[in-house]
Amino acid sequence: MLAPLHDWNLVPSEARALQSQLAERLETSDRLAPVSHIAGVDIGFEDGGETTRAAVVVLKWNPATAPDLSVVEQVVYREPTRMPYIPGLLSFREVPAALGAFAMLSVQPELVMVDGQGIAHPRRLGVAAHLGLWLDLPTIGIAKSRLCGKHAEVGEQRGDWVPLYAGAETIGAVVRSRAKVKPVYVSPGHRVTLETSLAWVMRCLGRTKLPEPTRLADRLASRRDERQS
DNA sequence: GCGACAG
DNA sequence: ATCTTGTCGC
Repeated sequence: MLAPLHDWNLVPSEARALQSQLAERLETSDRLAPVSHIAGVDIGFEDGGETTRAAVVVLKWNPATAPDLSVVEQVVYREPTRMPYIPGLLSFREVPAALGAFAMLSVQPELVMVDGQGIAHPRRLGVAAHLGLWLDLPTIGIAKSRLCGKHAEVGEQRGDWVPLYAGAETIGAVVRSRAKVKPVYVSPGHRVTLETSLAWVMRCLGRTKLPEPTRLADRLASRRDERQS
């Protein structure tokens, strides 16, 4: 791991101030190495919330078979839950565990998809953006619901999307990843543009609502998949 | 002051 | 997020 960016033990007011500072360090243009592996990250909870469980799944990117991607590695990391869920401060609850899981990987991905917002956040530092800074890797946020921003109705065809705005600023996109299903909220985290984020999400989309990396991580983080390997 | 509010 | 059964639909 690289040098620690900051302390995690902060009270809400300090955490919010830090988010604004860190958001200024996000790279908003593309800086990706050739993609051969994509990771999906998600966090779940056990013991009534006392234990935080981070799951990372690494998939081999194969344009010839996409969106069918093979799982190269998957890890689960557990640690005591640090703080409660507070809207806007999700990353302080989840990123530490995610870092623990990444430290267990033997295969390093060039791109990371996270369950949650990228810059589509009140201070432009959602969990995907925050994790990207710590890992110094390109990250994309794929959330199942909206945290902030406004948008028009999105079309009903799979692949339709509309911009997500915060005033005049475009902070993400609302994507109909699957017909007849609630749309997902895609926003860039670190080192990727919205256009590139959308392209990768679309490429990893099967017939399900979530792109493969996030879908598999979601399953591994949840206790639906008590399996570990 | 009154809502909204990722996971 | 998690607690939880059956049920509607491809």
